[in-house]
Parts: sequence; C-alpha cells; structure tokens
Amino acid sequence: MKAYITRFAPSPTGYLHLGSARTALINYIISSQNSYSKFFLRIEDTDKLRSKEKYKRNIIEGLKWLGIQWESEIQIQSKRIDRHIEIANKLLKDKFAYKCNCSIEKLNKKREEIKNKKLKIKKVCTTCKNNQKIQTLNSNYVIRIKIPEIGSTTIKDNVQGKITINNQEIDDYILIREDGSPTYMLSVVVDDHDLNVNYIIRGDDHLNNTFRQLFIYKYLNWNIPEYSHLSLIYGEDGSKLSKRHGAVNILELKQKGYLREAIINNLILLGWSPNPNGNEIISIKEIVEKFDIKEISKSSSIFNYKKLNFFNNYYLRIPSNKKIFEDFCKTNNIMKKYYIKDKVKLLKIFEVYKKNLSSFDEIIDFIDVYYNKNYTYSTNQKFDKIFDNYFYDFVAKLNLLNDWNTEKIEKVIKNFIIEKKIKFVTLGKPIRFILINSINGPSISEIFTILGKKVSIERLNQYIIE
RNA sequence: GACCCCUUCGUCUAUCGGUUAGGACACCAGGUUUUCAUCCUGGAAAGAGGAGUUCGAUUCUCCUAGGGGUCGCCA
Repeated sequence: MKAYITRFAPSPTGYLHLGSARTALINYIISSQNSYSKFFLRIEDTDKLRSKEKYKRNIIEGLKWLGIQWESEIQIQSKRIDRHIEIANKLLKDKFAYKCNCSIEKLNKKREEIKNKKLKIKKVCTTCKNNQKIQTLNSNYVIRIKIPEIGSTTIKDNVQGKITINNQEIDDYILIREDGSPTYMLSVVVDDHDLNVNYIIRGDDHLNNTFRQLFIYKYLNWNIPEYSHLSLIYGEDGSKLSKRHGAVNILELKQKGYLREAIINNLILLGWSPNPNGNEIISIKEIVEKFDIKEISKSSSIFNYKKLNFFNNYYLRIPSNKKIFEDFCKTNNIMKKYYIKDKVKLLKIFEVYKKNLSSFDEIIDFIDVYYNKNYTYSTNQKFDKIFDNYFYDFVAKLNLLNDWNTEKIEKVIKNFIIEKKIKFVTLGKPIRFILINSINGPSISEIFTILGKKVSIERLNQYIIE
C-alpha cells in the first residue's frame, strides 16, 4: 500500500462544521490505513481580514474531540509568506508569470465584455505580459501566472474521474497581490509541495482550482499529487449546510451531548456504504480497514439529523459510554448542579431514560422532578375509585419495606395487585402521576428507587382522597 | 450566461446488462409490556423524462429537464 501524505487545510474563517469535518475525517482515515502515511493540519490564515483566532481554536478543538490526530506541529500558512514570494519570483524570472498593472475597473469592464459577448475565454489581462515597461515596474503591480491559451488540461481524480477542460477556460490568476502578499492559489501549492503532500482530498468546490494549481506544479517540475474531490453535503432543504440547519458547528454538537462515534459513523456513510445488507453501525477501526475512496459516490448528499440521532442514541446506550455522560454533566451548566448534588442518583436517572435520548442534553427535560425538594403533586388530577380504595393500603405495604431496591419494590407491587385482584395500570398510572406529575415515564418501581424511600413516601402522602 | 459534475424509496445507499430492484434511518400497523418508550414482527415507499445500442436495460450512449460547483488582488 502506498504511503500517503495527506492534509486538512481549513481557513480559520468559520467554525468546524459537519462538511469540513467529513473532509478532515476522510483525510485522516486514508492516512491511517498504513503506518507509513501521514496526516497534517495546516491553518490557511492568509486572509487577515476574515481569519479569527476563535475559529482557529474551534477547528483545532473540534478535530481533537473527534479523535482526528495530525502529525507534528500545526502548520501555519502565514508564517511561510517569504517562501511563497520566493516561488513567485522564480516563476516570474522563468517567464511563467508576469507583472500586471490593470486597474480593477479595467478588469471588471473586461469581465463584463466577456460575459456580454458570450466569449469562452477567461483571461482578463492580455496585454501586460507583452509590455516591457510594465514588466520592469518596481511597484503597483500584481504577479499573474501565465496559462497557455491553447490546448487542454486533464486531471485524474479518484472520485470525480477523468476531467478535461480547455486551457482558455483557465484564467491567468494572481499569485502575488499588489500589496506583495501571496494568494491562496500560490500558497497551497507551495505548502503542499514543501510538506511532501502527495494526496489532496478536499471538497469539490476546489475542483476548478485544481486545473489552475496544476500549472504551478508543472512550471516548477514538482511532483503532482493524487486528487480526490469530495462532493459536498447539504442541509435538508437542499441548500448548503449552514446555521439554520441546526448545530453544524461540531463543538456545538458536543455540547448538546452527541458522541464522536455517532458523528463519525453518520458522516462516513454519506456517499459510502460498507455493509449493503444489515445495520450501518461501524466503528472507526472498521472504517479504517474497509474504507476505499474509490467507492465513494460522486453525487452530493443531504445531511439528515434524524439519522444522526439514531446513531447517537445507539452509542449513548452503550454501557462503556456512561463515563462520557458524566463528562457531559460536569461541563454542562444545568447538569453540573445535579451532578454535584447527587451523582449516584443522576446516573440512575440516566440509566432509566437513556433509551429515550437522542442526545445527552435531552435528559434535562426529565431531571428536575427527581431533585425538587419542594415538589408538589398537581392536585387537579382525579383517579379511579378503585385506586382510591386501595391507595392507603398500598402505601402502608410499601412503608413496611426496608430493603429499598427496584426488585423488592416490584415484588411488593406484584403481590399487592394479586392480593387485591386489580390490574397493574389501575395502580401504576396514578402512582406515577403522584410521584412525578406525569402519566408517562419509567416504571414506577424505577421511580421509587430513584427517589428513595423517604421521598417516595412523602410524595405519596401528598395525595389526599376526597 | 459559460465551463464542469450529479440524478435509484422522504433521506443515506446496494446493484458492476437478466434481481420479486436489497439494506439503513424516518414513517405506518400489529405484538410484547406497567403508561410513554425500548424490544420483536410486518407494511407502504424508488430507477427524472425521452430516444437509441441490445434477445434483454436502473446499469452503456445521446438529448431534454432538474440540481450542484466554479467563474475575485476570498480561501
């Protein structure tokens, strides 16, 4: 198996979201498939205006949380500007690039003209490269790459297949801005080359850039990496995944109580299917064993939260993940209080409710009633006469029980209904209501256990038969 | 608009010319149950449209329609 050097290169202009996490994940998986491969993280922070430290931190933290590990220290693109400029100058010297001093207005006019005349060309500056005066300029110019006007360029992409476009479709894009700073198009190529990246896996919004970037590799005689352009994932309304689709920020999902296993399981199944017949639960270990990027679908897919919830429910029910629930409680502002007050009780409640949860935070809706010292039974509820007839008797029986656990309580209840020849619901429903003010919920023996004997009897005594 | 890509149940997908078009989530129904749920069983649900190629097309080709990506001194 080939040794791949892969990388994830986000720009810190937004949070790590599901789409970029998927790209990072796939890079990581590929590089995990053998011990010779490597995976780097590079922060592409050359857009000083939009890059934010908080986004950078969010991306790093999000990746760490997902368990995506990178090689050595994080690469910072802005620290390598001198090297980028050096390469641009080399290109310039070798006549693969040229200086251009066209004004923005002039360029816009040219673009307008191309549009109006329905021309297929993309090169907006056609004169500067032949103008000796401009080529000897010392300031107020940009450096553009020289792309041939004839011929075509082909890329072989592991996901998208073989794609060819005409060179006239490729613009003489800018390498160095007027202020002397390198553009993304230059920086990625130089950084990838210097890191020995030989496999680029990114979103297919970069597909067009590949044709452009290829020329830098060619002009410098650098090895061209392998490519895989992943189709993007969308929100349920078909539009790009964004804020209004819910918590697309990975760390927000963590805060809500989603597990990394669920997110990874869900993400990897978009466009890929390891097990055509049977369930779709797959561990990261199995993914690394089975994943083949050539099997991934070209078509884009829609992210479905209901499926994420299914996976999350599956993973949060696994006993060994109980400690993740504890971590959640320790960091969640609401849960913290309950956790400190009575950890054992909290874990008991979790055990009883977990089959109903899509994410840990959903337990918040159920929990307070078990901790509320000032609990009062909602008195407007009326029950069956039969229940009223046996109620005091039942409380008395329960009161006799000293060994207060689910099993014993259940026994008392069973014996009682047999003795009195009544149906379980006749007793169970009202009791549940008296205890937690809700008809629905866990079995009453569980509720008794969670509340403890003293509180249970106290709450039952709040019910007064009229 | 130009260039490129995509199109199987609501959603994610399987099928590498011949299948009752399979699975997962969601949905619906029945069963178990101490209510809700869990769990079990079952059900409904798909090849965008049109031409070709072929004995035979979901599968190959072309056209149309729909969707997406790109078209910056952003990355």
